[in-house]
Amino acid sequence: MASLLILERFLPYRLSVASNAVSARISGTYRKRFGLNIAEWRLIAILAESSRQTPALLCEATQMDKIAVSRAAAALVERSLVTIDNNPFDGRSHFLSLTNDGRALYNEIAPLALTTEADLFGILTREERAKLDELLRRVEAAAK
Amino acid sequence: MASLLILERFLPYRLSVASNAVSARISGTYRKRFGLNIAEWRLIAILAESSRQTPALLCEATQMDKIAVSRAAAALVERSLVTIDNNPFDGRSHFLSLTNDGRALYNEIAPLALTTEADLFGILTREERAKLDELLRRVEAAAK
DNA sequence: CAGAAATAGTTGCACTTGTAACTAAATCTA
DNA sequence: TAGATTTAGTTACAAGTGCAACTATTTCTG
Repeated sequence: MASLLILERFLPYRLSVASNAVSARISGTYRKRFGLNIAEWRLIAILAESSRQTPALLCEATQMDKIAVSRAAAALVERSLVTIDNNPFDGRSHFLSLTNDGRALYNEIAPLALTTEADLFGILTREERAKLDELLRRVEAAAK
Repeated sequence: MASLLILERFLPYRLSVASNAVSARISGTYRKRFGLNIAEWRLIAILAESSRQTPALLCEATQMDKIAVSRAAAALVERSLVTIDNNPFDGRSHFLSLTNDGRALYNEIAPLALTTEADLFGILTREERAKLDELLRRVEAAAK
């Protein structure tokens, strides 16, 4: 019987393979040069955009679950890249912010991240990048 | 300092989030209904297309490393879904093939996989799906 | 306002995954 | 052709990840 399904043309497979290839490149750089994994990097990126976030808001912003956020935050606090302040509105929660060291690290990484993005996606035109972004958002929404 | 890098618009992030959302849906189905993880599923899919492959060829065809292939193959052999024959051309290697049970399982899963793909990607037009496939292949090539 | 239910975040434990070292066989080289 | 090098695949151990259970606090309900 001939297969109806060709792995090579199966979109979930193509998506996974492309994502893994990109992640491998990026996480390699972050880990080697800065000792960060992707979860830690995402937290730093969000806190650089808007500091003083609760873990729950970071879950939302990074699309990671609360365990991943909790562990990444603990590692960053341990390295004094992030500090904890208590949340006067809710004693179960707290606020996380970048320290000066954390911001300095971000200022080092961010340009490198943009360069890497340009390396990987610069082969697409501006319109193609916009289209890819749009298609990925729609697929993501359909998967939830 | 205002951020130059907005995580929300960072393509490696968008790609990873979309891929994770799709993989979560798919792997949930395979595991619950058939007890397969994604690596095992990929091996079955390739062996259904063209049986009698060596592990090295399966690495190439599935884009997985040799450890992942070795472990997935061991699990499938254990469940009698795959058999091993020796390779007369190279004593270090061997051939893997689907058993009748393996093919029967494939025949059950394949239609379901196509249905799931249609659920997730059916929100895109045919042209958009083709464009997504093309863009993903180009990005993947750039990342290697 | 007391007790029940829900929520925020963390931790323990089992399972998965990745890196490095290993075995066995083939190939290269002098 | 003996010895060194490379290659195919597996295994052992460490690190990462996810689920379930847990603590502490808040919110709901009668």
